[in-house]
Amino acid sequence: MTSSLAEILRPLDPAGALPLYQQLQRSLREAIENRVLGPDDALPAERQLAAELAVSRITVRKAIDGLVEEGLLVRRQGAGNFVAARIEKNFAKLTSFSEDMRARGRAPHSEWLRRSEGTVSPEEALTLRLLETLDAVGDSLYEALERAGRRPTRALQRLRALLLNAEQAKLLHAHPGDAGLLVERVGFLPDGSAVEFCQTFYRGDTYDFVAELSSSND
Amino acid sequence: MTSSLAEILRPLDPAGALPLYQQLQRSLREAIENRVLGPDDALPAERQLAAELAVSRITVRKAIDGLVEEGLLVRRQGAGNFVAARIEKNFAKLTSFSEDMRARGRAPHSEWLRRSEGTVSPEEALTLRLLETLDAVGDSLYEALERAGRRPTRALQRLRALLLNAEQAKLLHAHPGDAGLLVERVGFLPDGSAVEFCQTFYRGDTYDFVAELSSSND
DNA sequence: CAGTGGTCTAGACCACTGC
DNA sequence: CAGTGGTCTAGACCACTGC
Repeated sequence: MTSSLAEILRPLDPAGALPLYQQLQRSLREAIENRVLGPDDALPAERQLAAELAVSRITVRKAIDGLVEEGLLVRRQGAGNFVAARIEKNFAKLTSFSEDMRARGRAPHSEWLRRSEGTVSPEEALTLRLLETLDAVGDSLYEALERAGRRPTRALQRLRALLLNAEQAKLLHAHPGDAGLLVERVGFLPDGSAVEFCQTFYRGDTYDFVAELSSSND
Repeated sequence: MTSSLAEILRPLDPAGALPLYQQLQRSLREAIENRVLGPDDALPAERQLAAELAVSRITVRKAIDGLVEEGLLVRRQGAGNFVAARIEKNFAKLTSFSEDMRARGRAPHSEWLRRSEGTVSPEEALTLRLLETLDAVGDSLYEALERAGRRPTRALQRLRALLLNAEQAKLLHAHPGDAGLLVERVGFLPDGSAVEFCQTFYRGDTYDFVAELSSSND
């Protein structure tokens, strides 16, 4: 081994505000996001990392557990822990509208109906860390978020049926009163902060939602 | 305390095929699903559960962690661990309609509109191994399938918006032309054979679908 | 205040990988 | 085979809840 990862990571503070495992989780996350650790790179062994950082192995494991949960690391028993390869390619479930359309062989485009910036409440300012400016958004919101390093990795989605009103019908080239779907989504960054709130209207006659379900949760 | 939960749970086997924490996780999951533990019920304290089951507290915590992840339990620091009160309809989880309604505190019932047995094609006969007789079905199809050991463990689900027609509106106490949802589902046994084909109509104004999406697919 | 979950340690043995 | 992650123990102290 040439250099020690533990020397690169920010030192852990046992008296800090955050628990040790969360401090370590953040340090490792930053190392991955800043490409100090590249895709498929192996982490030092858990026992070695624990010794160098002067914490217990369980604390190291808990930090790694969190990063596995976030999708940044993968465990391989007997072999080691590795930085997840091709993180962007893993967005099979959480895809942007543009990607979704292109996957169906359609050419998506977007029309700005209204674009505004506004002040947010202090609480929103704490949790929402959006783009520097809305001008950054071209045809794809997700591509703009990607460029800013702010692409959501987790989302909560809600879906309901409605009748299209006149404005919605016109935009979708349908008729008022036609069947429609509304999908609302809040997207989160790996650190849990919300970065996207999205309302999408679909024509009921052209859009199906398909899900593969499982009753085993392990 | 009157009776001990530990006496009700299936005993843990240190030499079993599954790790202790997974055995305990399954026992607790079954206790919740069988309503041995009801919504908002408190679990015994972690230390007490560990002592009664003769395992370490960390093993208990790991089992509870898994059930929190599944959404069946919630932790409240300083207070205890509790059975989750409200289970939202999750588009990515496989539940029966009756279970779904009961989880919302409603009393489901079913009305037979038409019940028929018919001959199936040889291909269908090969893949569909349904109940011996349709008379076995009372109020809940899934309970009948459960008794027959034929409960689906995997399903493919499709959802789309529509306008309720006169018959559907009447059955749902709605009006023709109201917004509705149609969910079509094919259920499979663990061996891959199809055992259920189901079309469910929902009123658009009373039913939301919620999904938690993730960018990591492991 | 007693009781609870949240974090953390220093061990131990097992199952698996890759040579 | 040595090295790795996976599981498990028996402690300890802290922060929080609810009275």
